[in-house]
Amino acid sequence: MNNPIRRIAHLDMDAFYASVELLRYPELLGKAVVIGGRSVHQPVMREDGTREFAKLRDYVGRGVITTSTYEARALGVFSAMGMMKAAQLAPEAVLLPVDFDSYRHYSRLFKKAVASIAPLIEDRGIDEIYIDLSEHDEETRALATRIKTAVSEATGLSCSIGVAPNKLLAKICSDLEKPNGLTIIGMDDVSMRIWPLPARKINGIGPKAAEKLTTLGILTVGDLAKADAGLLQDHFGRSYSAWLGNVAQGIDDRPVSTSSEPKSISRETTFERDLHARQDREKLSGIFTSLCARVADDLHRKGYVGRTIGIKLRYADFSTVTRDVTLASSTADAATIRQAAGECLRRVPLEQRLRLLGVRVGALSKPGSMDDMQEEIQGELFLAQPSDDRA
DNA sequence: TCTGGGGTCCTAGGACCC
DNA sequence: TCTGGGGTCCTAGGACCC
Repeated sequence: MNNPIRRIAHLDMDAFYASVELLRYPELLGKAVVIGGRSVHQPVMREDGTREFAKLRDYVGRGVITTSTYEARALGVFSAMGMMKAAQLAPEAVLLPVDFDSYRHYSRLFKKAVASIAPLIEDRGIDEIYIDLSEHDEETRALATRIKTAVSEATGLSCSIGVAPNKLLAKICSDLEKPNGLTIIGMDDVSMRIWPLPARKINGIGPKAAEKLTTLGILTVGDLAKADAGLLQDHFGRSYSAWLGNVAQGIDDRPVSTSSEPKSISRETTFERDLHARQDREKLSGIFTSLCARVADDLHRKGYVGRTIGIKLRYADFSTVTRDVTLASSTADAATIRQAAGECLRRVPLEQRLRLLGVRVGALSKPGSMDDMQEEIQGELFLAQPSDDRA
C-alpha cells in the first residue's frame, strides 16, 4: 500500500480555562488572571453590582497554577508553577478557583463544532485534539479557517491550529502563532521552520531529556538533526535515540486514533499539611477509605471493573513509591478495593511524613466482556477439553 | 514560603511456563 | 549438567503529557 501525504491538524484552545472564565467575567478582560489553588473563594457581588475578586497575594497554602491569561504569563506566571512563587511574581493578579464542570461543557461544545466539519478526531484531553483532514478536498487554509470559525461561533473562544503531514509537526505548528494562530507546513519547511526551535518543543522531549541534550551541546531541533547517532545512542539508549533521530527530521507515522479505552482510573490527594502514619492515623484512614470509595464510584459511573489495585505515596521529601497487587478477579467494589489497597499499604515504609496518598485501579475491562470473563472461560475450556476433542 | 491531579507508555527484573 | 531460550505476567519506578 502506498502512503499518500497526510493532512493532520492539531487544534489547541487558547488559554482554555482562563478564557472560559473571561466569558463569565468579561470585566477581567486584559487583566492578569490565574486559575488554581485548592480553596479559593468565589468572586462576591458588591452592593454596587461590581464583583470583588480574590488576589493572588492573599493566597496561603499548597497548590499550583492550573492556567493563566496571556497577561499573567507576561509576568512570568505559568501552568504548574507553585502558587506561592506565582504570588511573588504577580501579587495583584486576580485568582479564580477551577471549575472543571464548566470547562468540560465548553470542551464538548468545541469538539462537537469541529466534528460537524471533520469527524476524524483524536481526543487529547479537555482542550486539544488532532484532526485527520486527509480525505477532505477543500484547500487547507480555507478548511482550517472554517473550523476555527465554527469553534468560535459555538463557544465564543479562540483556538490555534497547526496543519502538517503528521501529528508531531502539527502539534509543534499549533503553538507557533498562538493565540488565534493558523500555521500550515509541509516536509519541505522542516529545516526552515522547525530546526531553529528549542528541542524541548518536541512533544516527548521533556525536562529530563532536554537537560541531558543541553549538556551534549544540543539545544535546537536542528542540532538534534545533525547530532551523531552513536552519541545519542550512548546517552539515550537504542529506542529513544532512534526516535530522537526521526523526530528531528520531522518523521512521525502515528495514526490519528479516533477511539481508546481507559487503562486505569485513579484518585489522589495532597494533604493541607504533611501527615504522619501514626500520629494522624485516623485522619489518614478516613482519607484512604474515601479515595477508595471515589475510585469505586468512578468505575461504576464509567462502567469498568479492574484487577490490579495500587497505591501511591508521596513523602514529605517529595519522593514517591507505589505498590500494587493483582487480584484473581476484577472488581469495582469499594470495600474490596480498600482491602487490597490496605495490603499494599502494609508493604511500604511509613516512618517519614506523607504529603500525598493515591489509589489506582488498573487492568480494566467492561463487566461481562471477553476480557473480564477470560479466566472463567479458560477454566471451563479446561474442564471441557479432555472428554470432547471431536469437532 | 517550592512542586496538583489525572493519565499513558516504557524499562527492567523475576517468576513461571513450554 | 554448568548456565537453553522464548513468551507472558507481575511489580516498581520514572519520564512525559494535559
